[in-house]
This record gives sequence, C-alpha cells and structure tokens, in this order.
Amino acid sequence: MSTIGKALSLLDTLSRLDKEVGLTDIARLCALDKATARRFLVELERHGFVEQDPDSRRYRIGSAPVRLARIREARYPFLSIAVPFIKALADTSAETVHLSEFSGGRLSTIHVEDPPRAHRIIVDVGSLLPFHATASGLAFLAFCPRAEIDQALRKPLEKFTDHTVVDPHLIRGLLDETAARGFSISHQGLEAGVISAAAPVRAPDGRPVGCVAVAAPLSRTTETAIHEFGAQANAAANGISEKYYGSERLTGTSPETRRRD
Amino acid sequence: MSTIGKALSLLDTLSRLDKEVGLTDIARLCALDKATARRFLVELERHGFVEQDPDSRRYRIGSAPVRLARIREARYPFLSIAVPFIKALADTSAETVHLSEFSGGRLSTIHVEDPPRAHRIIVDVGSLLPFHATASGLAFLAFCPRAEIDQALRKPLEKFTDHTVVDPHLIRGLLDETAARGFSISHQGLEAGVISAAAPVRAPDGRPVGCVAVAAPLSRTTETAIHEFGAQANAAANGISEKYYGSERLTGTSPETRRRD
DNA sequence: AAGCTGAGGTTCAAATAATGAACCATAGGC
DNA sequence: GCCTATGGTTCATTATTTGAACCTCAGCTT
Repeated sequence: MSTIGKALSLLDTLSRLDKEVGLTDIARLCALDKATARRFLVELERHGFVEQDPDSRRYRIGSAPVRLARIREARYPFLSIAVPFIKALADTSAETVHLSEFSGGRLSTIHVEDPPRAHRIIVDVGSLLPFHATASGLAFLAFCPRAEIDQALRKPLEKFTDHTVVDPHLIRGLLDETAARGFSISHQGLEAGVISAAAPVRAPDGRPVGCVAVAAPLSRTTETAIHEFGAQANAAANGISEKYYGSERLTGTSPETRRRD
Repeated sequence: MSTIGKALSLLDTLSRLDKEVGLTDIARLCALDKATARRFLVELERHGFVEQDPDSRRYRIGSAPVRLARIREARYPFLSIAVPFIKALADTSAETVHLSEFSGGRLSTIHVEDPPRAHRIIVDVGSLLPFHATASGLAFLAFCPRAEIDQALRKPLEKFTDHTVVDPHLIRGLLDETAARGFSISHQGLEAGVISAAAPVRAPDGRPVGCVAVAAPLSRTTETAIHEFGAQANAAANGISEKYYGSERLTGTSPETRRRD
C-alpha cells in the first residue's frame, strides 16, 4: 500500500474513534510502527489534518478538512440541494428519512429528518451503513458494477439481528429485486423492529453516489406502506440527482448499460 | 518533502482553484510529474479526498473532507461556539465582524457576520489573510513564538495598497503594540479605505488558533472607535476561547511566558 | 482520410524516501 | 529510588516513489 494510502487510513482510523488517543494507541490501531505513525502524524499536522493537544499530547482530527469541506460544499452543495427533498419525504411519509453518501469505500449517513411524532426511528448523522444489512446499502450495491458487488459480498458479513441476511446468494436475489423495482427493502436487517426502504441517488453515468431511505417501526408498517415509501424514496432520489447534476449531459454509457456491467 | 506532504499539498492546490482542472494542469501547478500527480490523485480518490468527473475527467475535492469535518465539528464545534460571539459583536459594533482560523500555515476566514446597514465591508468566507497586511494576521503573529514571527517576516511581503507596511522592522513595531494592548489595527493594509482591528483566539497554552476582526469603512471610523472595536474583539476572542476550551487546565507554560519565547 | 496535436493514462529501471528495531527522555506509581 | 509506560528519535536497511519515454484516444487541420 502506498504511503499516502496508509496516512489517509490513519486519518480514517482517527476519525472513527470516539475519543482522542495517544501515539502508541494510534500505531497499534493502524498496525504501524510507532516511528512511522509519528512521522505520519507530524506530516498530517503540518497540513492541519490532525492536531495534537499540547497538554495531553493526544491527537485529534484537525481543521484542514473543515476548510476543504467548506470549499467542496460551496462549489458542490450536495446536502443543501438534497435536504429539501428529504424534508418533504419526511413530511409525506411521517417517518424518519435519512440520506447517505458513499465515501472512501463506505456509505455514511449525512442527513436525517425526523417526522413530527414521538414514536419514530432514530438514526444518527455520521453512522455507517453496512452494505448487506441496510436498505441503503442494498440500494447502493444493486446499482453498482458487478465487480463491486462481488467484492462487497466476498468480505465476512456480520449478522446484526436474527433477520440479517448474510448468505451472498440470497443477497444477490435481494439486489436483483431492488434493481428491478428501483428501491430496496430491509426487513430488520440492522436492528430488530425496524423496516426500511431505500433508493440510490445516481450520478449521470448511472453510478450511485448515495441513498435516500425511509425507516419505520415494523409494528405499524404494512407491506403496502413500505412499498409506497420505497417508491417515494426513489422519486426523491431521482429529484435530487436531477437537481444536483442539472443539465450535465449523460455520458456514452447509459444508466441502463452501466448497471452491473 | 515527504510523499504525504506532497499529496496533501496537491489537495491544497486543488482546493485553491476556482474551477475543476485536468491531470496536466494539476501536475504543472503542483510542480509534479504527470505520472506522480496521477498516482496521488488515484490514491486520494480511493479515500474520497478527490473525485474525478467521469465525463470531463477533471478532478475536484471529494467528499471525505466533508465527513471528517462533520466529525471534527461534532466533537469540537469551534464555529458553533464562536458564531454567537461574532454575531453579538456585529450587532454592538454595527460593522462587519469576521472570524479566522489558522490551518496548514495559513489564516483563513471561517465566518462572517454582516451588520444591518448597506454601507459595510464585504469579507468572503474562505478568503486567506496575509499575516503582514491584515489586522487578523498581525494579531495572530503578535502572540506567536519569536521563531515563527521571524519565519513569517523572512518571506517576501506583498504591498497590497500604498499603506501596506512591508518593512519587517516596522511590522515588528506593530506586533509589539498589538501584544501590549491585546489587539491589532490594520490601517488600509489589504484594501484602501478599510480599517480593521483584530484580537487572537488563543488555546490554553497561549498559542493563537484564529482571530476575531472588525472591519469598517475608514471614512466613518474614528481613532476612538477603532480602539473600542479592538477592545471588543479582544473580549469576544477571550469569550470564545474560554467557552471552547472550557475547564481545560492551563499547561505549565503560562500564556504570558509562551508569547514570543 | 491521413496526419497532427495535446489530452489522459501507463511502464519499469533508477533514485529516493520510508521503515522499524533499538534507543533516549520523561512522568507517574509504588 | 526503582520500575514501567508513554512520547519521541536515530540511522542502516529496505521498499516505495519517481519520471522519461511510452501508449491511446479524441478532436482538429489539411
């Protein structure tokens, strides 16, 4: 692996910890030598990607990503374009609607809209969505090239609940269904008692960039209702994509041919 | 320079461009070989720090920094803590108040509050503040260790207006004044007709992390008024620092001894 | 249509930078 | 005063990075 990759993985590891850590821990967590970890941290610090607490000597994410994020969002405000769609869907569905974005090989939650009712599903911004066990993950995978599906299903698949589907063959079946109808359904895949439906937001080349998902308590959600949520998520996702990518002309490869090529 | 440093500089360069650029341009701007630039871009893309438009093949900042920024801000919400202070100062001063943060060797604007009047100074979020020619830059430098002041003043200093002070000796004089009274004043240093006063937000160890600045049209600003703004900026900066760093105990080295050591 | 131009992208021997075992320094606990 | 654990550093060894030259393709010129 390249040095750059290792340094960025360190940054990623650091970002996933819920507390500041010292040099020794970082080295251990990243499977790096202490000297190497230190050199990376110094270099990352020089550029503002990490900072070291001058007192405790522990490290945390620095302010450079904040600056980059501002620039990216200013030039490419995905979230601000998507949020109104998510809000609208939360209103009409009266359930929790969340938006995820694919980044660095993972699908992470970037926005959540709660419906105005007490009994609802709680989703945290920033939470990561396993591909095999969430509606968003399935919706995302279903529209990925075959090679990436294979890669995702080769990894060990965690069984989060009694209902989590972990058999790669069965998952492929779910992906086919998803691709056919335009949205996925996860029946208690990540957490018991929760059902959700999701549809991918796709770039003009057909590649998914994230997902819109509706999550509801299983107890009050009928088969008809979850399919309706799925269709609405699909409409929202398409709306976001259209507004975000605007008049960008489609590439030679059409969305249809791109899927699972 | 380390490979990591070069890759992060590439990212920095990419972030400073106001349009998406192709491989050849990036290589030229970063003084890198085309093959090297490409390897960096591929590696950065793998981790979501850049993305390539699949159609135009140009590169832009990716979404990974957005994720990191969210995490940092969630754990360490500098801006959300500082904004109320900036807003309050914009109200009482009735002038533009902006907040900057030091990152990657530069001071960049991270928030601006406009006062409710038509004739006012416009400052853009994201703009970089030269150390020698802005109130923020001077306020920041004045509380830095001597070695860093020397380093900053060794570089060639651009003369932005007829009033920009570029003589290192004179600048040191301004820094001494600033350190003594707790805030800096820039008299048309960056732009003619603008006067501003700034004070540093300092970490518990005394190190400045950013600045609060008030910028006003020279035409309506008296000597007394700008000193008043400076004092208010200082109060705001101290308020932010206190709220941000909270109960963090000071290190052995006190703020006083740390200055220009 | 043939030939050019300049873009993105790739290869592989040579050059350079990364690596990590062993080291030092310091702080806290006993 | 010793022990241990932490952060931090050194330098000979080793693996990665480097870049000139190359390929490929799309658009333009003649």
